[in-house]
Amino acid sequence: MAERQDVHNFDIPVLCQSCEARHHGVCGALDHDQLAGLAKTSVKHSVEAGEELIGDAEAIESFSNVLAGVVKLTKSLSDGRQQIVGLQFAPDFLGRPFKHESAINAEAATSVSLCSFPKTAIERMIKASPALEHRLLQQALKELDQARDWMVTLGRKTAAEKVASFLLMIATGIDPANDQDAVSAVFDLPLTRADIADFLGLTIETVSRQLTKLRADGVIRIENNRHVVVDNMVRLKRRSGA
Amino acid sequence: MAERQDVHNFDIPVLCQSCEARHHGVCGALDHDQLAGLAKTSVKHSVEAGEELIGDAEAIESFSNVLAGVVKLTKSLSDGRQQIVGLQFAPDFLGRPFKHESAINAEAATSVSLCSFPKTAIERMIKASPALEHRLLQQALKELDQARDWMVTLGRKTAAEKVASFLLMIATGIDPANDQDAVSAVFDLPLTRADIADFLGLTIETVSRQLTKLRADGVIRIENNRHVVVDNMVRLKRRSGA
DNA sequence: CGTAGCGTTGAAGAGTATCAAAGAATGTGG
DNA sequence: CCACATTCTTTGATACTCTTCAACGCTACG
Repeated sequence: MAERQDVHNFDIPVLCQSCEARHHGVCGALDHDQLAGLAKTSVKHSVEAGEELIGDAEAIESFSNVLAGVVKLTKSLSDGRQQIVGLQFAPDFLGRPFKHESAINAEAATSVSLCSFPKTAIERMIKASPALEHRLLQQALKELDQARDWMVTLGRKTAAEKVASFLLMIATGIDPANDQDAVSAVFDLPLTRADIADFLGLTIETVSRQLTKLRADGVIRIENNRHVVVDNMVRLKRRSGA
Repeated sequence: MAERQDVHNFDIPVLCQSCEARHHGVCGALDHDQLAGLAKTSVKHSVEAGEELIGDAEAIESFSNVLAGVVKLTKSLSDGRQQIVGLQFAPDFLGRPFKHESAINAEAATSVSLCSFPKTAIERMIKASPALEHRLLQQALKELDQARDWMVTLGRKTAAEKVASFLLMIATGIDPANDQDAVSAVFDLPLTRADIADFLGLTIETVSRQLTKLRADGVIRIENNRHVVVDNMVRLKRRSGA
């Protein structure tokens, strides 16, 4: 078993051998030579929750694959009001190609593990590999679909529906095991109440009250503020406004 | 002059010769042969305001370039609440590649002129032309940036700021002549009050009241419900939250 | 003229934000 | 291991924004 793996992997960079991004992320678009080339300039590293990865109006110098943890993408108004405009889970690609300056902030929501490569390396590789550009297009379209779904939530749902929708999103997004049609789900919230509020366009207090209500109604159970148990996903879905 | 044009255009399909999409739209990525191939299967047509172009959960059979007018992309909840999740102006590309079913509705907001081609033609061309895929990626990223900007508006701005932001968006988006830093602007709203409300996540009445307030405060003038004059863009910007 | 669609205005009410305080959870140094 | 400080969360009272419901005005059109 181990031997056969070795045979197949003899020309795959050590860095990449156990990397999820190689299968489901953008790196899956690269052949062995390209992967080797990219691996030479790439670095794996970890950051703590709360650390900023990319600042608004900052020059973009690198791109990353999210290997573990959750990254939140935020935008702010001049007076400090903040909105989370995207959440990235492994193995999402983090970065905005073809722009010099970032229009958003990226911050580690949990402790995060990343594989980063310089902008130049990626852009060179994009030119060389249509397959890579295809992956990037797929990722961009996926994020666009998600953003548009979320616009409906932000614009048209009540606070109660927003919180239920958020729990559903996390339940299905954080662990592919909790798939679309699972009857129950158990997960840890990757965000604080403040982050959830920024994601939903609500205040901390309203989020808290809605969670309390869901708990009081027996739709969810919460332990240690973060750990959530949903026994009956259908009941939660009914509260999400669909 | 006319002769030289002819020389340059002798191999450009008649259909495409005066088309804006050939310069600024996705067709700009195609060489003469590819353009000729695509033009054979493409059709120009016009639709009236209110007509549906693509239905939610409908099979995607064609893609289009918007040549004139405004197309609104909407999503709805099961109880009828609706949210506009995107507006497309010429020469935007309309359609979601790599999906069998549409997740959104597309409807003509004004009378619209389109150039449509069958799904198969585009997908064949994407495979053949990395440059086309590159354009599609650029367009997807542009729409993603817009969607995220709008999420901040939906989630964190007040009704007054939302309406001001909308007017700014239309002023700069509808006519490139009203560019970013113009001092004044004149334009026709491409949307009804109901559409504006669906775009901003508000009710018709609130939109109307906020417009009235902007008018009362001398920030805008409105004629015939649709025609808007902004003498001082800075004043409008100050009310948009930014 | 009468009707239909779109927009405006007013009054009342619901939903969410704001302000304030207290209760958990987490970490720190004694 | 415990007292303490800090941060995060919950809960309550009040204020305000926006929605809802209702009526009316304007314009186009048969």
